[in-house]
Order: sequence, then C-alpha cells, then structure tokens
Amino acid sequence: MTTLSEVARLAGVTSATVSNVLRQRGKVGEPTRLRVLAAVEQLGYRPHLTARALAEGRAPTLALMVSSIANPFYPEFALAAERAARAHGRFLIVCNTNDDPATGRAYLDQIAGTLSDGVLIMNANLSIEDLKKTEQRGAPVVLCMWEKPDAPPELPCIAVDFHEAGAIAARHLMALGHRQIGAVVGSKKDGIHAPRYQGYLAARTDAGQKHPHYCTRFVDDTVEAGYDGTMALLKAYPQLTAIFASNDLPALGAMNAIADLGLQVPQDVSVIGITDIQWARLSRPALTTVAVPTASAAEMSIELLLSLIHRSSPTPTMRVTANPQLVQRASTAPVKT
Amino acid sequence: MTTLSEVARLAGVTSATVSNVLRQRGKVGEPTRLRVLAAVEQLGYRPHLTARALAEGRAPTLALMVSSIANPFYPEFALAAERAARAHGRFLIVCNTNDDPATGRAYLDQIAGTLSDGVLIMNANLSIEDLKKTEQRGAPVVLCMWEKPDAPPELPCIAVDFHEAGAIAARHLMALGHRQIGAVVGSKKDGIHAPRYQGYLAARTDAGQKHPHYCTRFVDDTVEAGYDGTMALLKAYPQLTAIFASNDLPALGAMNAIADLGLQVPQDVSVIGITDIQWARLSRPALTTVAVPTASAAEMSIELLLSLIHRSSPTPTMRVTANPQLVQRASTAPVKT
DNA sequence: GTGAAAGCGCTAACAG
DNA sequence: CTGTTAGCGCTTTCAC
Repeated sequence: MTTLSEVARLAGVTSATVSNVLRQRGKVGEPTRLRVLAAVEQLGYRPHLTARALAEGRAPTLALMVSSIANPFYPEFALAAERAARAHGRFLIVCNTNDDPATGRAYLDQIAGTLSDGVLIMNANLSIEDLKKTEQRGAPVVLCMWEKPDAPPELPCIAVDFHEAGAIAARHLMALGHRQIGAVVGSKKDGIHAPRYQGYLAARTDAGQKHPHYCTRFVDDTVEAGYDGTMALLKAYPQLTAIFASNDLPALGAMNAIADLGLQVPQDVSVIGITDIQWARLSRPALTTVAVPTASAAEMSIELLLSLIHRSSPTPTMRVTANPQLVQRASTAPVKT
Repeated sequence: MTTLSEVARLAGVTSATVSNVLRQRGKVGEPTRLRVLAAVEQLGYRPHLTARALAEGRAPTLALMVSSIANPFYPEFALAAERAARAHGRFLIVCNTNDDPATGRAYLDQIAGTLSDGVLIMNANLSIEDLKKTEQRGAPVVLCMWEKPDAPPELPCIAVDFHEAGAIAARHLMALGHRQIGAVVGSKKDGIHAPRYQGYLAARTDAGQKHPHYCTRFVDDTVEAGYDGTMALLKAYPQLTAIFASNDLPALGAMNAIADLGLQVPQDVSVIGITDIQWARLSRPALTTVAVPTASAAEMSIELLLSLIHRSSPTPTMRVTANPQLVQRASTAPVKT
C-alpha cells in the first residue's frame, strides 16, 4: 500500500500538492506536476477510497436494497443501476434483505450514511417509517419503480404507471376478441400488484365488460405460484380463453400450466404478462408482455439519489418513467371462433 | 450523524471508553458501561463503518467481479456470496466488468485494497497477471468455480470438477441408449467450457464410442447461441437423438430449436445441460442437467478469501467443491428404438 | 477502569 | 504555486 506522503516524498513535495495534482485542482506548476505524476507512476500509487471518502465527509458507495437478487427481475435493474452509479464515480452495494424487515433494517442502520451515502429501495419489505428515519439521519432514500401515486409521495421515488400497464394488457386481450379472461395477480389483493390489476379491471369496465372477481387468483410472484393459480382457474373455468398475469414470472408459470393441461398457447389460451424480463422473449412460445422501462428507471433512480445527496433537497421528489409498452410476441392470439 | 465523542460527552466519559464498550473489550466498569449504552441508545448512535475501517487498517467491503450480473447464473452465486459475506460482517460490492478487461482492471485498481479487502473473481475476462498484480499489492484474490486443475493453481481458487460434470452428462445419455449425440459447447474450443467437453469426450471414448468432431458446435454461452448451434447440428445431422450442452443456457436454447423443428423433447431428441440454474427446473419440459454446487462454492469462496485476508497466506490454496451431480428431469429419455 | 494522544490516508482551508 | 495545519470518526497503545 503506497500512500500519498510516500509519493510526495519521492517527488520532493508535500502530500497536499500531490493531492492537488491528482484532483486536477490546477494551481500546480507544470514541472512539479510532471514530477508528481512520475512518482505516482513509479510507485504505482492508487488513492485510498475509504480514506478519501472519510476526509471528504461522504460515503464511498451507494446501496441497493432488494429482497433477493436471485429474483430474475432484479439483476437487470441492478446491472443498469451499477452502470449508472459507476458513471458517477460511485460503487454499488447490493443488499439482499431476503424479504425480512429485520434484515432490511439492519442494513439501513449499518450502512446508510456510513458506508453508503444513499439508498435505493426496490421492494424490500421495509416500512415507510424506517425509511424516513434513515432519511432523517441524513442518508437520502429513493423508492425505485413505485406505483405512480395520486397524491404526492411520502418519499422521493421513481414512479411507473403500472395501472396503465395493466390496462394495456387488458386492451390487447380484448382487441383480440377475448371476453373470458382469467387474472393471476402476483401479490395479495392490496399488495404490490394491486394497481396493475386495477388498471386491468378499469380497462375492461371501460370497454363495457365485467371481470367476475371469481376469475381472479391472488398468488405469489413466482413461476410456480402462477402455475398453480392458472391451473386452478382453468380447471374451474374451462371456458377461459386468456390469462392476464400481473407479472412475467406468473405468466411464464401460466404457460406451463396450460401446456400441462394439454392445451396450446396461444391457440387455446392466450397469456400476457407485465415487465418484459429477459426470459419473456426466450420462452416457447415467446411471451407477449407489457414492457416496463427497467434500465431507464434504474438510471433515473441513481440520478435522483445523487441529486438528493448533493443538494439534500428536503421535498420528496417524484419522477415518472416513460410509459409501459405492449410487446407483442407469440403467446397471444385472436380468440377461437 | 452522531459521533463517538458526542456519545462520550453525554455519558461523561471519553470516546476511548465508548469504543471499548461497543467492541466488548471487557475492561469497563459495569456502571459506566450502562451509562454509555444508555447514551448510545438515546442518541441513536451507529458506528461509522468507513471511519472504523480506516482506523482498523482494513477495507469495509469485499468485491465480486462478474462479467454481468444479468447472466442468469450469477445472481444465484452472488446471493449466496453476499449471505456468506454478511455472516462474517462484510458487505459485498458487485462489479460488472461487462466482459471488458479494461473495466475489470479499472475496478481492481480502484477498489482492491482501498474499498475492498479482497476480490472474488467470477469469469471476468481478467488476465492472471492483472490478478497477481493486485494480489501483490496486498488484496487477496480468489478464483471462483475454476476448473479443477491438474497442476497447483497460480492463484487461490475454488475448483469444480467440470470435467467430471461433462462425463456424467455423457454417461447419462449413453445409459439411455443414445449413440448419435450432438455437442453444443458454450465457449471457444479452448475456452472456459473446454474441460466439460473434454469430460464428455473422455466418457464416450471410455465407453468405446467415438464422438465425431463434426457433431460439435462451439458457440456463445447464451440461449440464442445454443438455439442456433442446435439448429445447425440437427439440420446437418437429422439422425442425432440427443444434445449435450456444456451449460444450461445453451441447453435451453437447444430445446427451443428442437421444438421449432417440429420435434419433441425428449421423445425425439434428448437434451442435457450443466449447472442446474434456477430456470432449468422451470422450463418445459424441465431440463435434465448436471448440478454444480453453486451456493456452497460461493460460501467456500468467501471463506477462502477471508482466511487469505486474515492470515495473508502466501501459498496459493485450492479447495475443491463437492462433485457435480446428475439431476434427472424431463428433457432426457431412452432413445427411440 | 478510564483518559490522553497518536494515527489510519486523505482533503481542505489558509498561509506564505 | 506550494507548504502548513487541521481535521473526517474511529481504534489503539500506553499512562494514570
């Protein structure tokens, strides 16, 4: 480990000067600058990020809280977030809360403001109070990909119009002539996917159709749960010609269930999801879905977080991503006549 | 941000004492201890991790270098690694090199030894020289899930017997009666998957069968490339009854290709992969594969890294994971007679 | 047992 | 332009 003062000694200057050279502060004579640079090169000096952060009064990283990076949706977000963080000279710490509030709190307590300057929150099962508390301690918090709220949000957030995403899915299915549609919602009734379902419902109502509540299953946001939910739905209501899933994972499970029932997607039953994760286009048939701008949401999240860190803006800001968009692939088709 | 000395002042002691209390150093009188604890509680004090690391002369995190966390294999590894790191009081920084050596080097230069005490290397397209250099600067490096080498490794590593994994896959296919087998290898001929292919080849040779080299395609390690490779193979050699893929991603692609050719897996063509990623059991049909102990490899990697950090052991150590194991699912079946 | 003091490696005024 | 002086918040001898 070679330090600043070692470089300084070799270059015959003081560490302050070396620091100035390295930080491009100007105000250093060309000859000394060159000498310093030579010494840096010779010694292979690299700044000590931890020390620098401490001296600068900031933390060296940003944190991303997710319930589990193994959920196929998060890596895509994390990748984009890391890139954006790097572009701003920051490193990203990924914190898996495992959906456990205690773990999440422990993370917040330990790193917010000390190891991380700010925290990105991706569904991590943390209470607003906990988040507000860490915010008050000086570590800004940004809610990533939250539902676009009616009222001003309680915390800074990047909002996605999931309600509209649900509506888009419903409209697509209806445009194909589907009337008997089953809904597989990947959360509790009032959970995280509720707005998507509401959007779906609203679109159907707007079209003068009613979706019977018994044609809906509230399940976990997994392939397996989507499988089970669809299985139950299709067994109870064989007349269903389409499945609306509130997320791609359950949608993929729905396709499996339909296949296991000896039916064909999309000839017998159409399936649509929401998000457009990587696997949506890799499945057979490729999944029709409503794409949500994941990467740009990640970038926006980082940018909002950094602006909060720098200006410590007190008012909760909200930024809305571009609108969800239909990605028509092979899992939806006109209803059989 | 409340600091140690603020706590000290409130408790009517000095910061050294507070530190002693917090670090459970003993040697503090019970009454003072209680007073300090009360002050900590009252002020909501939390140690400043960055400052602590600097004072202790260590870095506050560990780093994991991967080419891209969006590759479906890595999140599972990263999750396990993060858990293991947490269990040892460390935080994990995920570094996406995007397969670019320059990016990887930049990461090493910046964080190794300054922000991270050590680095886990998961296929990140970094040269051994670069890694040795960072090791010499005092930041231990561990190669994760490397091929089990014949010679002692140049760097500490967690080795997996991928050669055996390939052999297991071959034996399984042969046991089902397959003789006409196509191989789709997810790397260059001498690339990262070479040992798996060698293992496959060796097992076939041992069984007195020869695998014609023209029945092999070297492709990228992706679903799409596996699709293309299988497509080409099957069009050229319709007599093939099975596909050996060196990884699950190309294996999944192989299944898609077979389906698009109007054939059935496994009735017409069997498919086997290696790794057992999450999606292997979710595909339709579920993929038969040779499971590699990902999670335990991650734990072993963290443990080896930490032991290197603590004892700075100079000799490259190698630890071998448990053996790969066949996971028989629905994508393989006896050859049609 | 507790306090005083030095220092981790760096940055940021301020002097000269 | 360059050096001096203070810290950042914490840990760690070493006295008392």
